[in-house]
Amino acid sequence: MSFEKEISAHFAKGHEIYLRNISVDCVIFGFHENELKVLLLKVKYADLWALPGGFILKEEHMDDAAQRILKNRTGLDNIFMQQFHVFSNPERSTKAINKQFLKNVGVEMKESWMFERFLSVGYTALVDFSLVQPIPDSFSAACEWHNVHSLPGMILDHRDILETALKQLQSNLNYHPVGYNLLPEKFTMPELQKLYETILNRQLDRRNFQRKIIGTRILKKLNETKKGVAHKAPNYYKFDLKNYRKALQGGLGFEL
Amino acid sequence: MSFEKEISAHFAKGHEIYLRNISVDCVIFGFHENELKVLLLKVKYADLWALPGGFILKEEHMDDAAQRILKNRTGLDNIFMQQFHVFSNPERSTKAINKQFLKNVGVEMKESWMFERFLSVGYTALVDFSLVQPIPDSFSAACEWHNVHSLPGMILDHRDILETALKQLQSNLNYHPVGYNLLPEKFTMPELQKLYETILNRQLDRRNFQRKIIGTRILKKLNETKKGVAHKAPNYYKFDLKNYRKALQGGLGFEL
DNA sequence: TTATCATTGTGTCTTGGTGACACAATGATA
DNA sequence: TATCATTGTGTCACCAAGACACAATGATAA
Repeated sequence: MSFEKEISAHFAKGHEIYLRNISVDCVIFGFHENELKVLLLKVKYADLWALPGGFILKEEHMDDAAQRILKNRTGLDNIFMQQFHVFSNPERSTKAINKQFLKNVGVEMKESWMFERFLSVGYTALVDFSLVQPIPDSFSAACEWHNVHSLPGMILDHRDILETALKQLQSNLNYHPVGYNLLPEKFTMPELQKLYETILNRQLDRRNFQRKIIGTRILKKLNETKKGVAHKAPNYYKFDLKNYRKALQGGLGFEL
Repeated sequence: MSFEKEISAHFAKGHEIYLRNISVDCVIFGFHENELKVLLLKVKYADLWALPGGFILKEEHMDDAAQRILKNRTGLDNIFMQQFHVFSNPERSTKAINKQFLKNVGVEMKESWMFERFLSVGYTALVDFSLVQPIPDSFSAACEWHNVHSLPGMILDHRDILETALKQLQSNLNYHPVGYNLLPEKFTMPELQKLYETILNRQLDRRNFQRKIIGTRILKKLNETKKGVAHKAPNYYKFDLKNYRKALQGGLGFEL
């Protein structure tokens, strides 16, 4: 199907397969070069970026819709995702945006379910940066990682959605396996610390961090040190998943 | 308008004023006689209870919809409410329930927006029990408080919604003014402690509780003791709202 | 009037977790 | 072989929280 036909069909007939007035937007976090990243789509015909989003099939669980969207943009399967907020401001109006988009594509249409008001449910996902193959959808010209602290212009309230996701990531830090999801299988103590520092947005004492983390018993020390680094080579660790999950029940105890 | 006409109009024309496929359900907590209560509606023609719920007007903020529902069931205005989860299981199907309900009312209808699938957004509210005037809606035969630990049979997944609300109430205890919302203006230390014990579902040491609470500076000691009680009369307190809000920023520090 | 008693109000002691900081070990680089 | 930034481990002081003792209160009963 050509690009225009696909868009046209979506605007004309989408309401036959999707629920109305509801969309899902995903805030997909990754960690790379000591920076927290988020996956964004560049909207066609505009210099604006958007969160990966989509709609809920008529008989689909909303969580499955989020998983489907994640898979389509990253190729990743079976990732823990979590809804965190519904954005329902009537002024967020996708109406103007969608009408403009359709005009840019060159399709004429007077009525469409896409011109109606949408509530959007925000989901977060934490993924291993190195495993992601960013894939744009048919509304987008590009799919790229952006540093969460230097974001481009974004459509609608997507900036808001992202900030809210960031806050809940911080406040849930002690109860979610952010390390397990955002780091590769084996990693060093400084890498883990950098991750926590980035999310908490403050410095941690290296020695106290190590003591605290070791005390939780969530790590297994591997018999292997990082190669090819200047100065003392740090040890590799991996997560002890059983203890990790147990520890998260009671919270890890990091304060903002 | 007669009861049947009202129902009939709602099923036939509701989609002209409300968003489709989305409903709002409210878990309204109160505290009375040392018990945590929740406000429920008895469904007409059935021995089942439901959370107060409703729909979102086409140009209405979802938060305003929740406030409107709360006001209609309790008479209360300007209460802090919070969305906590979207329930989206396709099997939660309001379809069967609504068809049956309409049949019971004695109205014939083949198609209705009310037969479609609904996602439901859960909201919590904490209210002063003594100020509430329970008012049933037109679908309901009664509106009453129930102890959260001895609930009657409930429709759909409303039991689930309530349990989820209870969990989030517990986990947000340190960051929300539950005391201010659930207690009358002036109250004694044992009353406040009972509230916390009820929500946390465990005993607290009386002396440590007092020390901790006093330490937060969220209370103002009044020059007045409770009258007509056996034994030593406890002092009355009220909240120092300014300090309360400040203290909640950093969390109160109660553990489950 | 006075003793009783359950409950409230206040203080002390101990312990465990955390922040601040010292020092030794490592291993590539000069 | 010396240098040096970084990692790994240990110590100390402090504070918050739990456990518990005891005095104060004021209605009730003797």
